[in-house]
Amino acid sequence: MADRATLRLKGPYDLDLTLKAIASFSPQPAEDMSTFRSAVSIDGTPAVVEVRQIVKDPPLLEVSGACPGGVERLKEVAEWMLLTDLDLREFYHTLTGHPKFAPIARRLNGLKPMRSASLFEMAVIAITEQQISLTAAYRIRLRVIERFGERIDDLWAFPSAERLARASKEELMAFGLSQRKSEYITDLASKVAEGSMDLNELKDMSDEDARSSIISLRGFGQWSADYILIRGLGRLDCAPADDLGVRTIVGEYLGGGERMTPAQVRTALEPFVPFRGIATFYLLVHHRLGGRLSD
DNA sequence: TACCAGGTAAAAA
DNA sequence: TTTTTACATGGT
Repeated sequence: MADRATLRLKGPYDLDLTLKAIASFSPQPAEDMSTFRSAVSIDGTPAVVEVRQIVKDPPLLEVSGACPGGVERLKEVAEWMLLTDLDLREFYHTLTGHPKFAPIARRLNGLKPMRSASLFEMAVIAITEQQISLTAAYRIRLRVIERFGERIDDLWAFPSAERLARASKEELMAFGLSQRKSEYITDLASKVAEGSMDLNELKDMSDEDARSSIISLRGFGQWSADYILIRGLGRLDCAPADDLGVRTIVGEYLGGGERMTPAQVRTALEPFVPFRGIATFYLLVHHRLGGRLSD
């Protein structure tokens, strides 16, 4: 017996395309691409939020799920995760007439990035994905989640900072994390759990301040900071220029085809301020969905 | 088998 | 100060 609420959006939005795009980054894509489902924590209690798009244009979404705080709380979570406040038209306007980007934006019309429900989860994801392949990181995370997370329906809620703060380094290493990464995670979890680090404060900071705040934590460098800014906070101008995938994709579409150096990436993305992050996201998705403009 | 994959801190030079 | 090095798993 699920409560329901509706969400009206400004500007184009295509939930199916967005889900397909996000799934293309996962080694184990979900089977149902027309409903967004996620286990989220509401005041420490796991709940399932579901979102469907009822009307394509103008976009109308329906949020459903059972939650002690009422469906309004789930609606807030959905608004955050799906960036419902973002109006893509300004971004598209800056791409008008661009030889490479205009066709890609047309093909991906209505595509938005997604934000993680919690910044703690995103920070842990960033640590796991340092240096090793996304697939390897995904497998490691799955083991951590199934050990320390909470099951709700067929989904897993990501472990709380309190729970991970209590995990021993040895326990985490048994899942395939390096000694260093295990320390990074328990250090962060402890700080978040005891309240000496409030990741939610990042939401009110400028890109630069948020970046410095993240980098002050042990285990988080430039790459992780930018990664959290775009994927956790949805900051549309942020892209990690030293990221292997970014260097490859920007080189392919905005350069001579070869992987670029981080400095070359910064130069190549300069024209897309203040949309460097979402522009890079569009390139990655275009590539992952097949890289052809015909469909 | 070896090497690379959406890095970082710490040691060595 | 700048340059190496160790690190963990999974796919090819």
